[in-house]
Amino acid sequence: MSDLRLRFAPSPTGYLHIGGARTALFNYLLAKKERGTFILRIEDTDVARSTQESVDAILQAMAWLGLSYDEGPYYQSDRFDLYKAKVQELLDKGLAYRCYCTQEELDAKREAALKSGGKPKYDGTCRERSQAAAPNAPFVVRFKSPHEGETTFVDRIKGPITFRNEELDDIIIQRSDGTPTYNFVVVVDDAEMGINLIIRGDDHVNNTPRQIPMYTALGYQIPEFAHVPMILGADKSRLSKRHGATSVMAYQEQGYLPEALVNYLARLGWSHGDQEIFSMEELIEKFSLEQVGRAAGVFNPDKLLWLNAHYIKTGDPVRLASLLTEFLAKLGLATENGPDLSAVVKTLQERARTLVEMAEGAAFYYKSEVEYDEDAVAKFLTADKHEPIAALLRNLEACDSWNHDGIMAAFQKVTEETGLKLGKFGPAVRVALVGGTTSPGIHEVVEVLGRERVLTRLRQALDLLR
RNA sequence: GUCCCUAUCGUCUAGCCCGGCCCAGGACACCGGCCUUUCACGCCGGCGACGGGGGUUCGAAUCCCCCUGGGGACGCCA
Repeated sequence: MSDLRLRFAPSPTGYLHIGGARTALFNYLLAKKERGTFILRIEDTDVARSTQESVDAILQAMAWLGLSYDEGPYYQSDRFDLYKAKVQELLDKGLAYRCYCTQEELDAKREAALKSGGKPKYDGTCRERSQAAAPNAPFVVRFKSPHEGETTFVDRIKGPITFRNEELDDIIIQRSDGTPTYNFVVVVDDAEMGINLIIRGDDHVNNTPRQIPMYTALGYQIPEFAHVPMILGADKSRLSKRHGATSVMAYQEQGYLPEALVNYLARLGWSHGDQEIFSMEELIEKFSLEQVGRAAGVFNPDKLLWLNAHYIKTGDPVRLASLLTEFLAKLGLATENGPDLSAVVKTLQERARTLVEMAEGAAFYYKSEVEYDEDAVAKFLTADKHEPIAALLRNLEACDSWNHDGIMAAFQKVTEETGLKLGKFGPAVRVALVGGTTSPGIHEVVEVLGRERVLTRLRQALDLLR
């Protein structure tokens, strides 16, 4: 166990999205690799927007991805007493002050600043004010940011980053309703929880120079920072719903495997030479901040799909079968009275890219009635196929070893008896058994579909041809 | 607008720190071929990039500067 302490700190105002998942993954991987501690903290100081549903959704998504944490989840809403005390401490030290400016005044100042071409920061009106305008006037508490000199930190991904302190304004650390704000509680909690490396999204780079003085003001040690680049949509704007699914669990519903998403997310912005395929174990072994890229990356659904196809192709059929059941159920199909599902999976692994596609491909095995595709029937299940199908039926009825060799022999016999090669009558058999023109190999279909169902469907096809 | 970050194929990236092995390698996608009873898988091949301009150097994708492009932040959200 090393003393490395990392955290993922989502805000429960929605589901876990792709970007958050990657941040969580990087934290998880480094914690595992360095045998440190991975902490989950729920940042729910915005009581109005935080919901239990979101918390549950985030927890569920992390569990699905396999991102387990060593401590937590801690809830900031449970820690308001601590924050209150810390605000008071700053007030007592003269490092924070009450601000009585109203929302309207602030809006006006912001607008004016923006109009005059400057940064819309707070002008410090109340910084030197000694007392309230009115005895019971509502106030917020602001932190006295340094206004001179510069603040520099060495980002573990981006290198040294320097801000001039005159860019900073006095940010609000406690709202007029008494609740604390993000930039303050994140410092208190990261320090109190002993976090020594903060891996978070790029969008927080600008918050870092505002947070560093607070660590100092509260007598905390400043942690290290590593800001991972954003994930963009195809149009290079920040990834959002209009780019398609951004929720981790939406991918589960679309038939993606968690290892595919994990692999994809890891490779988006991180690399290990030319290697593309990584198991979670391998990621833990090989991950390092040094190999994380510095530029934002575009989310590429095609590559995710390719990875998913890879993991379906190489996955354990029994496991895939158990995952597939749910997707078959969505199609209204039950597997109890049909062929063995893992045998079915084996016939589909190379031709399905998602579990949704696999379920669709497996449907014909489980439908009680063959659903004939009209065009396929018209084209392939023609009267001249009566003879070879009848021959196949006879040979399969007589087949006493229902396995690959036995079935091959039955087909071979049809060719001998009718002089027709497989290419001539195979498509007709496929339509008879499947209903359409695409399916796994015809011999496999016969074997896996099973004797009774095959014979029944062949007889039904013969009836159709009469 | 101001500040911060960033820049290799359409996309993800290797190479950049420690200049020559790079007329730039891999992957996805795309195109062509092979395999094949279907659909796929697989295999082989192709297309395709160092944003621009200045330096430094015998030599720059690699070092420096400027420009441009892209992203982010600027909230009593996180």
